[in-house]
Amino acid sequence: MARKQGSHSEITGPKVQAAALQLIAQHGFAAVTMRQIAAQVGVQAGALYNYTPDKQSLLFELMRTHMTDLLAAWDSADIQGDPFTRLEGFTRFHIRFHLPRADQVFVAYMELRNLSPENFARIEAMRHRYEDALEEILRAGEAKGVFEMDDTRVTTMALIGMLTGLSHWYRTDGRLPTAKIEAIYWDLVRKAVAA
Amino acid sequence: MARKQGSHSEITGPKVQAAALQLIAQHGFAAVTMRQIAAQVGVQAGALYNYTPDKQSLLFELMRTHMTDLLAAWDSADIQGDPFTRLEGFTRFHIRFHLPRADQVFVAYMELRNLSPENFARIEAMRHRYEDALEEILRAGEAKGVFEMDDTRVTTMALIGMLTGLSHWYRTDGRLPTAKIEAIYWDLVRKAVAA
DNA sequence: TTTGCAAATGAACGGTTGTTCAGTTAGACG
DNA sequence: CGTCTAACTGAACAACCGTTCATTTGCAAA
Repeated sequence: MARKQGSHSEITGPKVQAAALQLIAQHGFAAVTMRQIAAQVGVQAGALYNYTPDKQSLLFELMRTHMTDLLAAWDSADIQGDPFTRLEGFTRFHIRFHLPRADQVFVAYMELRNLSPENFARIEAMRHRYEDALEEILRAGEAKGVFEMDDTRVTTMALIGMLTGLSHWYRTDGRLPTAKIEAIYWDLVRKAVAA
Repeated sequence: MARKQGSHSEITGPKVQAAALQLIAQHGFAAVTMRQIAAQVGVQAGALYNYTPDKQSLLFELMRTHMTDLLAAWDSADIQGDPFTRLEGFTRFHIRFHLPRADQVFVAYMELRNLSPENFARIEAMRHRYEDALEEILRAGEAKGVFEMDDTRVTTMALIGMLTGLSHWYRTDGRLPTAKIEAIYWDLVRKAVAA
């Protein structure tokens, strides 16, 4: 048997990505086998190699896609205005983008050590660009006197850590809707850097 | 060859834990082999089974030890006083305890999914006790009117996330000493929940 | 209807995994 | 000095790993 009815490259390809993402988020990259991914797609293990040169590239593509999506979404969000408004924009954007992508966040932050050095560097560079977007807002606010903090870079990392940590415990079926979470976190961020 | 000079159970045992901790933090639980751990200890793979019934138990013991140490250290820190003072105490305690334990933090937060369900529940319960310590301080401060926040539980998780995220990027050989980091983070925490 | 080829099979590859265990060794004890 | 035993070796086990590839399949174009 081969090529079942209606089965095409444009269908199986995304299925492979989706299956890999879900399984890696659940069990970790090293713990997931190519045969598990294939089974979830409904295909034999060998067929996966029509869509990825190897397992490592599969992981890298997941992370690269996530970071590319993040940077593209941030760019097209086009947050403008005074630093205070932009900080609120960043905070709400971050939460809105990350909360519905729990699996991607998990993989992107937990599996960095399973990347080859050059792939690691490429992902890290993209993450850095995102961090710099926040840092720039904070510096602009400091310059205008609307924000006040001890160390801008450390504060950047602290705020990103707080926002990203949210993805690790928040459940979409939980007590609080996204909008409420947004409000709570924006309140914390706003006060933390207030002049 | 067997039982080299001065080699005893009380020496090899901790060596196994230390090697497992370091390797798992670096590569992840599933990616580390028993033979790698054994090599780092300076022993054959079979000898590890004098110190752990299996690989899974080795991971669990690392996490259990970390959480037990954390709770014991918190209890004996005996932070007292008004809520404001206790919040500062918690913040500084958390940073002081976690910063020198980067490997433990990494493993304890990243490898939860590699635990069996019952082992996961035991670790989660201990983590919950620690979170509750912070939540209690925040509630006490709210009752006295010195703290003000939208949702106490979410704020608890947000602050813990911010503090824990620190361990993921801070390097002891970096630009800032622990004391300075403590001051920066305490500043952020204090302002974030200020009335 | 025939042909061409993308897509998938399924078996096979060498290597590695966690774990077991009979046998070896070295230090402690009488 | 001989005996005992905790500690360790080294080889073996079946199972499973990522990856390859000759072969088969079924859709699309001619």
